[in-house]
Amino acid sequence: MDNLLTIQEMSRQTGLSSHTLRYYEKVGMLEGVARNAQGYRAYSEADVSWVQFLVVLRELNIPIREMKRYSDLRSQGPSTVHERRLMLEAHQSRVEEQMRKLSGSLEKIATKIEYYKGMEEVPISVPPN
Amino acid sequence: MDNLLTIQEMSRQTGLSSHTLRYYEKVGMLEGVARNAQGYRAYSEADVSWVQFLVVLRELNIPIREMKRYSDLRSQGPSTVHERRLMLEAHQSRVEEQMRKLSGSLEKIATKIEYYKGMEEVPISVPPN
DNA sequence: GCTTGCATTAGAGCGCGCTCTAAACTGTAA
DNA sequence: TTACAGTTTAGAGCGCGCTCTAATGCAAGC
Repeated sequence: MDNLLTIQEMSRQTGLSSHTLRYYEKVGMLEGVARNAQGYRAYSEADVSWVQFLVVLRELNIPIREMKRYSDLRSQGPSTVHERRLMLEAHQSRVEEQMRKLSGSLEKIATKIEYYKGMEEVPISVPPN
Repeated sequence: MDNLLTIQEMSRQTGLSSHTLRYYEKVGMLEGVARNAQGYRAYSEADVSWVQFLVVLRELNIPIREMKRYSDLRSQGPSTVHERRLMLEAHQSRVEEQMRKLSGSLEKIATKIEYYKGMEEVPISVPPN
């Protein structure tokens, strides 16, 4: 029921280093982590899923201060659910926009690659750059 | 035929600040920029399109040292076209992989948003985090 | 002659997200 | 008993990509 994890086990579960786990706690994104008799951190299953969610936010390039803001709202309980949803939707839009930009840039690169392929076949030509 | 640009005009054409333009030159990604009688930079049309290409690379989150490497190959002439193409293809793959990851993370966020919507309608529930 | 505006340089500074260090402590094994 | 492995903390350090500063110069307009 309460199989608690050491920081190393937590590191394995989340892919974050123990340094980073302590750092996330220090900046306030990870509150109420239990301690064992020796003062070592003892992470719960709830801690695991919360940190895994933080990792998703990080994968979306959401800045730490935004993750911290989200954490603070979460700590304030269910009354902040609406605001949390708005935050997630805002980030969703930003990432979608970012992906559109990436697609556009990828197309330009693809064009260049095709151009280079032509140059490799017929080595005399006028380069675009 | 040779309407050269001041650094400010170049800044407008590329979206990079004049500080950044000088920085790109300093790290070696922008060679052979002409100077006018007063020692001011005078950018050619070729410089413009090259920097615009660098901006595309930057939009793809390609590190400066890689852009520098690409610039060096370009300076060595057409014999490096094949290697340049391989670099671009490698970055292409990386960005595609990155976009797949973003898509996956976006889906998780979308799921969470739907969950929150349900919570906002019926305020008594068990939160996942 | 003086101010204004735009440019030059070398080099310092900054915000981000970690990442690492040093010193101290505890429990376990040899 | 002593070494080892794992943890703790505060705080320093780092790589990245700029971004800014200070001192200087030059050309044009008043």
